[in-house]
Amino acid sequence: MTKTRTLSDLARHLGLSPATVSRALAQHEQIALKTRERVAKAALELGYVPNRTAQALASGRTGFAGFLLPMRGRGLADPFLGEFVSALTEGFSAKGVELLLSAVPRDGSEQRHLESLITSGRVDGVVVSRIECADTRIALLQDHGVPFVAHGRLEHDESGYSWLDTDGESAFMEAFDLLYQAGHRRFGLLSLDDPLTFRQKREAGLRNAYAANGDPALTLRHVSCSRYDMDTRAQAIAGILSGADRPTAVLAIADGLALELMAEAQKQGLSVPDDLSIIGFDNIPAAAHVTPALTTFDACIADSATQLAEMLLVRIGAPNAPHEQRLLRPQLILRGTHGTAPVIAG
Amino acid sequence: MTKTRTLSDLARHLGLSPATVSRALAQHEQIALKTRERVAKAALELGYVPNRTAQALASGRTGFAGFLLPMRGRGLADPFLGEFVSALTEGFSAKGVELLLSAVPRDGSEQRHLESLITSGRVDGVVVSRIECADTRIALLQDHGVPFVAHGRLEHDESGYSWLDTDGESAFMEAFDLLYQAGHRRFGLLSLDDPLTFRQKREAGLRNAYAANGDPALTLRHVSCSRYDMDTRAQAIAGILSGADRPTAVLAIADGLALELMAEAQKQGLSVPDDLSIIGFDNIPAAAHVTPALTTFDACIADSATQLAEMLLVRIGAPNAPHEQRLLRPQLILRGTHGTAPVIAG
DNA sequence: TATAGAATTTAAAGCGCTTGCAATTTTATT
DNA sequence: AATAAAATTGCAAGCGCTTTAAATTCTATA
Repeated sequence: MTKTRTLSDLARHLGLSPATVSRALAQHEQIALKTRERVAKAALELGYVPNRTAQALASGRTGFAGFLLPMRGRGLADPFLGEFVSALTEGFSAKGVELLLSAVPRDGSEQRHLESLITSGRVDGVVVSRIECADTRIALLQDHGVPFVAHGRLEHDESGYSWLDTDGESAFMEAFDLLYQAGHRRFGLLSLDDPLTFRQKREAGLRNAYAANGDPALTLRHVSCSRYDMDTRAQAIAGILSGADRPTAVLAIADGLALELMAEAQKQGLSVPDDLSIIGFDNIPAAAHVTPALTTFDACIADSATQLAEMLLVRIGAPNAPHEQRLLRPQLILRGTHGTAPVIAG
Repeated sequence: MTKTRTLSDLARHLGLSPATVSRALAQHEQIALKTRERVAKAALELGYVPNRTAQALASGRTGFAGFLLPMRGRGLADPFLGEFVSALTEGFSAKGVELLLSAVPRDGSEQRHLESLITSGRVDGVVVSRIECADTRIALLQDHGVPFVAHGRLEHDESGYSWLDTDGESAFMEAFDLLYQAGHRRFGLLSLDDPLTFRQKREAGLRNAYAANGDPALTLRHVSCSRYDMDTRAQAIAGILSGADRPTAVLAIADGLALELMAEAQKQGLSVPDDLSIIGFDNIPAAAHVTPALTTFDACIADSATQLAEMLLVRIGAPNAPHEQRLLRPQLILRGTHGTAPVIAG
């Protein structure tokens, strides 16, 4: 049980005032270099480590960045959470900032929870993720004047705050074009009734590409389901696959759906990609292990997290710096679930 | 930009002393119930939220639990990190404790990093994971008298600290028995030259079961490789599969290896499980998606994390309480990679 | 050898809260 | 109505550090 030493202990030991020692350890130019060295040496010898809580209280800087973790039922964990949190933590560590994970219950207290996190002075800044089309958290954070960055963006307001997002719109346009070039005309969109903005953006991408193309032979069957309700998912998938005029190419808004669609299609005796092309989004780990492996977009989570950390550090350091918006172009991973359109009557 | 209110503001507003308000908010019995209610109401109205940094400094309790995240190269992320961290965070949240993630560089400064984390007073306790056979961190934490729990245990010392581990020893005994019952006599053990104790425990499990069995026809081919070096892994796998007397059943110390082994075996024209049975450990997500799906042990990470959080909270609340050790029995998930022994000449 | 100016150090006031102990107010008792 | 005992509340001293403004010590110049 080692005794903890305080700054005063160290100061007394050195015959200096606490003020000088504090400054010396912080490498203030005004302290003679010789003194700084002397202090550093003594600190090392005595095993002095500054109390971060006291530093935080005195300086107003906690050295923590907050991240809100929505509590989910067991097993519904985000497959990228580890990678994301890991990259965030590493990104912050360069500047000595650490990541504070706060569990937020899904009981409607999300807003209050966030507010208490920022007003309680636990963190210097926050990264908010899973931004919804009309997310009220953005305004809350703006009102409080807390440095923050958003992973994702509002549907209509893209300025006045810093955000980073993956460009799902371009991605889905790209996917459409790829499939169109491969001869597909009957398209399906398997989506979620999810308030998150990414859904809206991806859908818009396909819609826009579709509209811009103008081929009169084009057909688009759009179905949605709930992320958490297996029944609605099964129903949506059935909807996509029903009828002789079913789509020959389906864009799924998320890999999970794509995988379920593929499983059901195969169960019905359809060949993927010969009868049905599928392109997903996110590149979840399982996508590479199914047969055939899923063609999908890589969401580059780690890269996003690293950049988000960097962006937040900038905001913390310069709260009045202009806001920054970054759109990351997800990479299309060509694997085995896309192909040329089947030759069909009609 | 809402102005933050302090305890004194609230006290002044109420015509009370800060001391009383502080106690009232903490629900001290000595404060009249009527006063407590009055204070609570005013706090709500004024939007007062206590400054946690100040609380921490004054009370000596930060409300944070630390977790050290080893920095890994890109793509080497622990597939269970998200689940683990998520469950930890939730487990702590019941008592208002939050999780602090600290990135530790893999440059030999691990020990120093941990020491600074605990001496800097940032956390009330720590959970250390990936315990090695002779892990020096345990002694360090004991010396400092910091509340902590270990995920995993030392090879030889299992008392004097609180730990939770999965019972890899029993698991591998169980796997051996299952395969022996299925007629297998030529066993393989595909292991890692990893200092983590779990490796040692799992190996011991197989060794013990093997020794206890005593069947003279039994054979055991044991090869090891490095977790991070693809070449040694390929070499180890080649070693397992070489010769006419190659094992008919292999226990892999981790699913990643099991999957690589299976891929190589299939490439060589062997059928899994007809020619070769494979049992892994961990039940990583990919294990369910390969063909055939991998028979493996579920490491029940979320459950471990929940229990670890609970254990640490106990230690923080009662640092002198007796230490607690928990051994979780991993569940064998029977899937498609195990079967009866092939009929072989010899 | 003074002395202005630069270089270095320090005193002291917090940061916003908790808590031991003392002071005050209430209530109960005679 | 006086007083002891119980119930409430408040004073003041920290927790360990940072930081402003002021004091002190040096250095160079005249």
